[in-house]
Amino acid sequence: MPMPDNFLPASGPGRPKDLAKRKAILDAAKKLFLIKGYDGSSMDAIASEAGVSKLTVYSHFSDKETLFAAAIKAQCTAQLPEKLFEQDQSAPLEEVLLAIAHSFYALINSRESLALHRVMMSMAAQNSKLPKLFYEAGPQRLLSGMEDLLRRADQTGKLRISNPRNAADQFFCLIKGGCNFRLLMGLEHEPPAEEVARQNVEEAVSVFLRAFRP
Amino acid sequence: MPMPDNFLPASGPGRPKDLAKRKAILDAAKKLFLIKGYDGSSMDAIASEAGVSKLTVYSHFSDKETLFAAAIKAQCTAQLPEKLFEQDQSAPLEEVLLAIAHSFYALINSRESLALHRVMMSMAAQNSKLPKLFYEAGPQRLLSGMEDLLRRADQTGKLRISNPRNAADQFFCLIKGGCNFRLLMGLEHEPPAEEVARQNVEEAVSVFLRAFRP
DNA sequence: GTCTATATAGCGATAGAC
DNA sequence: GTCTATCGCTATATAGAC
Repeated sequence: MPMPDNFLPASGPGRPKDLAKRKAILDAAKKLFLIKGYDGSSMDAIASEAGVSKLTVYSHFSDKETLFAAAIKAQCTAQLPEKLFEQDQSAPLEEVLLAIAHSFYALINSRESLALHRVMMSMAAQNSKLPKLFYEAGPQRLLSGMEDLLRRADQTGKLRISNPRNAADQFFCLIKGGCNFRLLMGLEHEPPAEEVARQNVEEAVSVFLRAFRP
Repeated sequence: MPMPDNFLPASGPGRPKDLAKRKAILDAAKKLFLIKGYDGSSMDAIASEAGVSKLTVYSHFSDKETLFAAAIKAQCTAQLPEKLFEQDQSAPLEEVLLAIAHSFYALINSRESLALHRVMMSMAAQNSKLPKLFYEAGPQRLLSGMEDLLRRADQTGKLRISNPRNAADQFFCLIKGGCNFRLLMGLEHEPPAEEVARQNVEEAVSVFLRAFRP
């Protein structure tokens, strides 16, 4: 019982093409929205960048806002570091904090993260729904993870921390440093070199430990 | 020898009207650009908000970019705190740092500052000329002022600071905290209440002092 | 010098051919 | 399911009346 009708529809409409184009559209949208912003990216430009027609874009995403939300969501999940708080148990505390700090520093100072933060902030002035989702999916999770880690460190006597939530906040702020702010402002065009990154992270962790060690 | 021609030109063209309208246009531009962003603010809306016609706007500012630059510059100078590092000599160090921290905290978490930072960051993705000017006129000055203060504190033995520039950076980052980030992201719609502001600032200064006191 | 009215261009979103 | 061509709208910037 053969089914010749479903074998390789040579050029006609089918599902496989669909997914490939959808991915191309999403990639183009991510790229343009992050670089040029929401208003600066036209549907024509996105379609052109994706190599499809504008109506193909509209067949996959009902309107510009929907496409923007999908692109941002895809970018967020692509950036999300799932396993940042996993090497906790055995290693000494300073090494754990340094490892987390290095990962966090590299993450937030990457081109993609800087662009994402800029777009989210510019959007927050008018509609903070997406920025809220972004914050809860990203920064807030890191904050909670660090809070738990610091609470355990306090309970085991490795640190003396009365307010773990605020301490976690202060930890990440110290790692961010003025460097991240200058990058967001476009003062430098490339993420910091390996050497200066290492020094910034080590100094920040050192400050944190001096403030919270018993 | 009277000069009747120059006495109160009743309704005709003259300079006084000029300046009042120019100020109205600049105020309207500042307001709209900060709230709705560059692309979100039309020349029509600015003219309407200022109570003048669009061509009057163009007679004062050659194009939209020029008006934007002028509005941002006016807003920057309006926000600049000139006397943040003046009460240094006599008071004890902790009080000086607390006073500076409170001023800085109130400044960066104000509606105007948040809006200005958002606009500057969104602009930095494409053209970082204005953000650079803003950074050098604002944040960089504060950083240098704090650097000097910390260097003096180190020389007089009140603090032990090997790298005053980085320490100044860390001081401001601690004061900023995650609170400023959440406000920029639109997670909260009002600047922090007096009580939580006071607690955040005091905790941050405390962390800084524990890390850098001899 | 200021206003009403308009030229020109680019945007988001859609209709109809294949 | 995809494309070319187009509608309707709004933006920046300008021309002509007063």
